[in-house]
Amino acid sequence: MNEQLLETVELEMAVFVRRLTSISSVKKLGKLDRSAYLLLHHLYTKGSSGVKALADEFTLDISTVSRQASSLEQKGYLDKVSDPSDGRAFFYQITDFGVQELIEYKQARLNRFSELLIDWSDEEGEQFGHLLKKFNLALIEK
Amino acid sequence: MNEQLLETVELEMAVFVRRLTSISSVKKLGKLDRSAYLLLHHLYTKGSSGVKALADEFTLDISTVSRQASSLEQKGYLDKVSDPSDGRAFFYQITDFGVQELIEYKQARLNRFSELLIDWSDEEGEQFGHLLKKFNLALIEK
DNA sequence: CATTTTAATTGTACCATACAACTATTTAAT
DNA sequence: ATTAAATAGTTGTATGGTACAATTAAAATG
Repeated sequence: MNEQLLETVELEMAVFVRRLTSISSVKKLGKLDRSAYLLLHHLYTKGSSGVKALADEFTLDISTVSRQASSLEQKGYLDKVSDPSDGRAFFYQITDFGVQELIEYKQARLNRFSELLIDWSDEEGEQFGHLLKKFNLALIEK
Repeated sequence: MNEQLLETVELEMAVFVRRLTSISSVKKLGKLDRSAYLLLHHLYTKGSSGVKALADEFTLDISTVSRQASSLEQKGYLDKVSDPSDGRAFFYQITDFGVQELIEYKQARLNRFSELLIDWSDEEGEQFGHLLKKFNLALIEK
């Protein structure tokens, strides 16, 4: 990729993160925040797991995930169950209430995105999804 | 854009922000951080300005920019000069040292991105830059 | 057993941001 | 010209998101 393109991507990405960071603290879409959303989403689609596994999956520090999960448990979105085969370990399991909030929040996000992307073609959407995915993967691997 | 594509973009974007947030706090590319980079970049390419104008430009709260600028002044990257035509106002101006650090940091970012995007075609790079730009614009407007 | 590794939590610290209260000025209104 | 309103900026406080280091308790290793 040539230098000019690289510079554009590099700069726009910094702007992008700033805007999304800013948005998430001001225009809350519902009761959840981004980290909660991703955590619940994972537990919902991939099943229960402990903070170690979640931290590995997300490439976050265990302490970060531990706090996030514990906060979600506090709010009734998660149940914390002991791992019968390991006295140190726990599973976090999404509750019915958690599922309900997850779905509601996801819908709010989709609504917001469909406003933002209202004039985007299917082709652009497809490209953007693909490129984001590819970039996210590169971030893990490299 | 159809629902399926929307969902992909929506989810990948959440992941994307998480990863980039995480990276910036762990693998520092140099002496600057993202907010400093964008601030210096703006002052360098668009010339001196006050915190109000910067905050408007960036769609951030004035207090946020005020603190960022003051921290950069502290480090010698910016000079704070009084606006002769308005006793309340100031201009922040990038110093030679600031320019030097900006350029160095930008180069480190470019190096990092070129690693990440090493196997990307020009076409993909062009698309990604374009789509990020378009999305960033939508975030301001909508 | 004794040691080391592992899962999780908690204390502390940093970046990024916003809102609210405040000061000092400038501008507008009467 | 005086008063009232708007504006530029700072500072206090709060929240989200993250990491690193120290600690606890249990498990695995030897």
